Amino acid sequence: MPQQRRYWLMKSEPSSFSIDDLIQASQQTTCWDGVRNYQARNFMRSMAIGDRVLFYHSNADPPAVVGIAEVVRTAYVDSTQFDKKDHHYDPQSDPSSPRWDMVDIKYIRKFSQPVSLDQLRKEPKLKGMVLLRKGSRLSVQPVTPVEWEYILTLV
DNA sequence: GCCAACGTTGGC
DNA sequence: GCCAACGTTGGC
Repeated sequence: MPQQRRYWLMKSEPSSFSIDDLIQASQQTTCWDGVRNYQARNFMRSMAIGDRVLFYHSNADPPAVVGIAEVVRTAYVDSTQFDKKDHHYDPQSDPSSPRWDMVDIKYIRKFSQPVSLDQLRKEPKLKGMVLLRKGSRLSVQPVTPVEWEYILTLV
């Protein structure tokens, strides 16, 4: 039986990497480096090729889901953890067993209208979303199929 | 720029 | 193993 496609949400600050940057990237694909949170990393490790991703702009005006991408490469070592000059350098990561992974995602779609955080909060059906939980800061998080379908009806 | 919420670190 | 201190996230 084929693996069921799964759904995720990934946050990015548009001032550092926006959905437009993804559109302009070579092959419209980017590696998702810089994740330094174990829970987020573990979610990335469980991603499969073909999984779908809501692209979310955090620290934006307004914060919003702005489009869709798909996973095109499963988890592999994030080399920035060993780069002393990189902002995400992690001196505690042992090269013989690297701590941090990344995945590659590819652009699929940009919404004509972003679906704002405010709008998401107003939807009773989305009450359980990880994104909407108080204090939730996870930059990589799962989205249920029901949430996914419903969000697409809001676009 | 503020600050609440959270994760991590390190002294004990 | 506890927990205070610290750094970060991210909405406002």
